[in-house]
Amino acid sequence: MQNEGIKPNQFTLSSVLKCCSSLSELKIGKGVHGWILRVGVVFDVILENALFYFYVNCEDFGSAKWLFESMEEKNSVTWNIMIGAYLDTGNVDKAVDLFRRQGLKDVSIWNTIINGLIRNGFERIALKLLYEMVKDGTLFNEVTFSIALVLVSLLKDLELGKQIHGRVLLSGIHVDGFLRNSLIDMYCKCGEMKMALKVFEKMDTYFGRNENSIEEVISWSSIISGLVLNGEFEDAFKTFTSMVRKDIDIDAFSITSIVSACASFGVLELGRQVHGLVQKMGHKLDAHLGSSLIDMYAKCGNLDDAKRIFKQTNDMNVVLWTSMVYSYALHGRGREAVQLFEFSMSRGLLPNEVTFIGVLTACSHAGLLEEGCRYFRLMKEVYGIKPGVEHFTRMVYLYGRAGQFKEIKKVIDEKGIHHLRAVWRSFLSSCRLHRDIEMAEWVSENLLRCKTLDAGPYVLLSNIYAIKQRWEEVATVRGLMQSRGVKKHPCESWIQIRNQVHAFIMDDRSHPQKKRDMCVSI
DNA sequence: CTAGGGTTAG
Repeated sequence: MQNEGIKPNQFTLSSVLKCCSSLSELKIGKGVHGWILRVGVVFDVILENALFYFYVNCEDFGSAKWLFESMEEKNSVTWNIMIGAYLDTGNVDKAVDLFRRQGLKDVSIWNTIINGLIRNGFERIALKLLYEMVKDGTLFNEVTFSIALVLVSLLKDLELGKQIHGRVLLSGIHVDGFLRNSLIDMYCKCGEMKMALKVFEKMDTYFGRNENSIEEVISWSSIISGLVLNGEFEDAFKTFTSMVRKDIDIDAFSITSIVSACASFGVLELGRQVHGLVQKMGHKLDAHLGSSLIDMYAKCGNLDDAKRIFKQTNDMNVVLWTSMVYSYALHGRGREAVQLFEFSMSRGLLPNEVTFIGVLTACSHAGLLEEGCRYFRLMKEVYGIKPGVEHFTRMVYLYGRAGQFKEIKKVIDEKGIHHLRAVWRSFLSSCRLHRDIEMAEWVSENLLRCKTLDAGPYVLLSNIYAIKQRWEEVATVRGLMQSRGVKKHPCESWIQIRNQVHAFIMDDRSHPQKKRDMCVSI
């Protein structure tokens, strides 16, 4: 057009600028801007908004600001872009202020502010605004519903999710791919796989098979990740198999989830096959895929392959490095884990709370008491990370291995963590290590106070009482077990379950009866 | 012209 001297209209130019925005093509867009000025196309508010959005999206805030201030006519879209820009750059206060000063609020502005609050971690405020929007009488559109469902997932509020699903149906809005995927994801993250599958299975009503639209592919990967998230591994494998059979795109999202399922289930052979698939399909070994593969190999007992994957990646990504540190820890290679951690810090990698779980696990498995204590302090004092249950259990085990029970009691008192079952469980395993029955008795009593439903400590304690012939206390513990509904599970061997799954994967024409019989409780 | 969907380490 430029070469042929054709003068484009505003509509064409807005579309071109939209392209530049989504591709983040700052140079090309600027060229278009210059061209508009040279050719003398009249700016209307729509074209100026497109240009404004383009500069915001390409993070050229100087030009954006200049344009915004020079705009004579501004409409609600202009303000919407402005509020969105503040939210994207973490200027939440300014965005809320601007939002409050808007006279007539249309549905898009509500969507922008609520979504922006969610993305900046202000979920509760976002929820308040959602209620305010209802009170205000602004009708939800399909975008509002999508955003609301993301919020529900984060809050894990299934009841609210069901209410919103009901409102979607009542509203008469067409459930498109976007909305369907938001519903699926919400039900998955709230642990309601039955409903997630119900929504998922309605998909064929809207899409033909093998269409491989992006919506369809996302529905499949959402369902897979949901099954993995909820520990329904064999169903995840089954779904993955039917994806292959139906020729649905297997993208990096589904692969990553299924690799993580292999890790949790310890099925090395399938893990290897999926790894082969990754190579065959030419997926890039990014942080997501890399860390899931490292984790899978390590958890399947194959540290060498985990290391090999780690070497193939060349990314200073904290999740990637953490999974390698944790893999060393898992294999009792404390020194190497610590060395890798030290090296990553020297390269400027910022560790997070999970990284420290890995490092503390490494120290506790290798008996590196001094180092563990140092890292625990480093975490709090230098990185400002508040220790959580996972950190405390490692610290307790670290002291416990060294036999420093007094130190453990001190930590529990100082931090006020008597209510954490995991902490007492960790303490208890140290007692077992040192064969300290007296201490085990005391710890078990504390664990029982936390109303744990694990049979272990009840049985242990009643056995200790039995040895001491304190029959009344034996009866008390047994009574407690009954009243709390604690059940002793007959032990099912890991290997046995694994072999069943393995047989099932290798032969996907296995009898349906067999699938149903497969035991899930581990 | 603006606002919306799925993945990794614990």
